[in-house]
Amino acid sequence: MRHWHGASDKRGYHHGNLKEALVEAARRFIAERGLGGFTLADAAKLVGVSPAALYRHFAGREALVAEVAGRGFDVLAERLARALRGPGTPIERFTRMGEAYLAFAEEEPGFYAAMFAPRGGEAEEPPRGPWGPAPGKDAPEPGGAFNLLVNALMMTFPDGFDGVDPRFVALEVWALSHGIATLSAAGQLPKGPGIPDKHELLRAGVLAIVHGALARKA
Amino acid sequence: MRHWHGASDKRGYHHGNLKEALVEAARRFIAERGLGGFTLADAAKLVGVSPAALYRHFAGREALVAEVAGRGFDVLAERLARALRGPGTPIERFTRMGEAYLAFAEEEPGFYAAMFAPRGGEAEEPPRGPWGPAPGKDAPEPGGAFNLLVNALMMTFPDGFDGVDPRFVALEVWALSHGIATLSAAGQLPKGPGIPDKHELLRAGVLAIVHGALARKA
DNA sequence: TGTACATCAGTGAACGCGCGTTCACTGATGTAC
DNA sequence: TGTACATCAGTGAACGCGCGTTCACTGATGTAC
Repeated sequence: MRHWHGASDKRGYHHGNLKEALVEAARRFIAERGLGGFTLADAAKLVGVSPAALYRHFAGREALVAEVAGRGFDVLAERLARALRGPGTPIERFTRMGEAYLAFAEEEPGFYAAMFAPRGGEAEEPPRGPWGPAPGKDAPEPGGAFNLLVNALMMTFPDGFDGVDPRFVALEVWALSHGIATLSAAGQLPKGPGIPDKHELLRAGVLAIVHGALARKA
Repeated sequence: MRHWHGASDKRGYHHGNLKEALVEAARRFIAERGLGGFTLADAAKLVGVSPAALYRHFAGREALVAEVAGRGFDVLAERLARALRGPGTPIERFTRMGEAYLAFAEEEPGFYAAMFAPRGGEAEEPPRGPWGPAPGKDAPEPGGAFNLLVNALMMTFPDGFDGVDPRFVALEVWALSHGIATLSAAGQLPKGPGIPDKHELLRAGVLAIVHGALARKA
């Protein structure tokens, strides 16, 4: 009989859900203090466990952060999929997807920081990304967030983009979304009355990109 | 008589150029190891100075990083200005400005990381940014990189953007540039034959944004 | 149903390390007289 | 021109701390018989 209880049930010698609890704690600390300010000791203390217990589930700090990033990509893909599945015209749903992206970056800074942390310097193995496990390869994962975006674009504009590869358009849209989200997170997006907020910025930008791609025939 | 010698002249008890040398060392280490991997001890050792000497010129680690970021904004503004000043039609010069931005982000990852580091979490005083010293206020600095971009847009498209505020267009362009640069730095831009590189991505995106803003009348 | 046992998740103490920062000091520099 | 002095940039040793990781261990769990 499988022993199972929720994440908040910490009674007893065995935690039972430690891996999940540690990922969750790491996400919260990264959100609060940034990726550099996150420590294993804090995560272990929050969960109510000895620091050494972590090593039953992760090879080390880097592995835990990588796990957080992986979960982040899963959650992002799910949220984008949900936004896309809802009611409305294709363009309404597509717009809502953009909102969902910005909302994810804002509400889940822990995930977002782990997912898009700059690579340390020397070339390590390529990180997991929105494109699936092997970035740059021919066919990205079907469930990946990037493919969701490509599919949404094709659904929203069934006539295509006048010969422009939808993946190219999707990449533009993604880069703009990421740029807006990170500038906002860095506190470097001007705010104030009369100044458009990030959602307006994204909506107008995406429209322009799509429009621009459509107008290529000129 | 003013005592002065170059940065590489470390002979003698007094360094003479220590502040500049420390900023330079910090920039290099941040570029190599990331913002989190940069330590004061390393910077001091590289410069050939006791770790305590640093405190004659900076309040601490944070102040040094802030200085690096500030220098970065200056250098960026200067490079953009140079790209804009060169020969060619306005649109050629504007395009070259985009290239210069991506080149800066790629060649100066130390500056770039310091400049756009995500805010730790709790709201501190607003960081210096491309908009000048007081982001969100009415009139950004004349020399700021953002204003350079706005001016370049107005120069390139003297007829305006059909009522759209040039600053709005500039913000879109900046966000896209930043998104492409950071995705590229994170190793999350797909690469390979047949896949457009970041310069092509930026050029097409900027064209689309400008075109989209122009086509607003529709 | 009861007991012995293998498994392995978690303990807790300890480690070596390197960090940012401090402190009283030293000695080179430029200036006042 | 020479000397005494104030200034202050840099020394070097030390600090307390908290980090990631290790190790031999312990005890709860589920299973074999």
